[in-house]
Amino acid sequence: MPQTGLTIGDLARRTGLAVSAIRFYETHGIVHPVRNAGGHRRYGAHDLRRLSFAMIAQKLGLPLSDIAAHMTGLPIHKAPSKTDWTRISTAMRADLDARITALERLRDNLDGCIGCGCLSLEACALYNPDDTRASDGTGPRMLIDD
Amino acid sequence: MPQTGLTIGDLARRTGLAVSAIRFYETHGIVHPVRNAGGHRRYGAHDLRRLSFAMIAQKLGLPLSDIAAHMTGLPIHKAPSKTDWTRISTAMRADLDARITALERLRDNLDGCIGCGCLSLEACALYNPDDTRASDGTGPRMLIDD
DNA sequence: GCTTGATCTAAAGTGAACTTGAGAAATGAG
DNA sequence: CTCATTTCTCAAGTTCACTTTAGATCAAGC
Repeated sequence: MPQTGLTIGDLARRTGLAVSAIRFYETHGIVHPVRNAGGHRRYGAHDLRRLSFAMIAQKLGLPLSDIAAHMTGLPIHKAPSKTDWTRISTAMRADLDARITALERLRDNLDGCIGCGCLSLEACALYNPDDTRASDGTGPRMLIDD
Repeated sequence: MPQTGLTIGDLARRTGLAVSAIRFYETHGIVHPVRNAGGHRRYGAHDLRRLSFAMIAQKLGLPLSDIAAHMTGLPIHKAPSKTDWTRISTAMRADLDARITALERLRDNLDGCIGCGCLSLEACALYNPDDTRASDGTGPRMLIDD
């Protein structure tokens, strides 16, 4: 067997990540390559899956530390079980739903703004809080809190 | 008239931002306070609105530079016109729609994953690309590209 | 075997978005 | 007027997520 597993370059090409980024992710426990005789990293398909997962979770706004935390339950050197994925994707699904809801709420409020022009400061749910509701200490975050 | 306008502390309380953050935003052209006799910043309601706008846009993932760019069309020391808000909120609306669509696509693919367990690598649209479609260089980003 | 290209390590650099710190001056309730 | 609080400036520090650099070693096609 001339070569076992994927090189870091292979992984970079397949994921679209920079080689340096993959090494960086390793320091955060996202991937766990083994080393060949010459000291080069060798990856398996599970690492590809872990990187894909990390990239997606990042797009959702999760910091690397959180992503790594989600991953700590996963087996390191073999493919995760169906139960593993179910647990993680269920959590992710909840996160996605929350984000979608928040964005829709924002959009709907914004739609009202387009109509009202946000000048009267009377009917605009998106910009009103900071003027007419200032006393209760809620700024725009009453709309955008997670 | 003992005091005209809001102090930076008032603004901080109303927006929930740190005083230092508001000063920082000033260097990026998000707010444009005037100075009183003692050199202290004084803000108007329009600054509150601009900060609210900035906070919301940031939650949407826009960098400060983009937000500031959106703002350059707005009048600095008076309330923006209806046309101003319409232009900006229309652009924002498009951005929101795009983000909502991307997240929904992600969620729907993830739903498939919950069922399939992502182990067969055959039917999973979310994790499959990196394995069976590796040759075309598309990693997970085919799903998550903006 | 040689040479080109990939990979190695460790440390330093980058950019975004703020925060912290220090010392001084302004504000405002009593 | 006094004094605690707030604000001022501005340089430096912080965190996150990486990238860049340098010099050395490894892998692989001819």
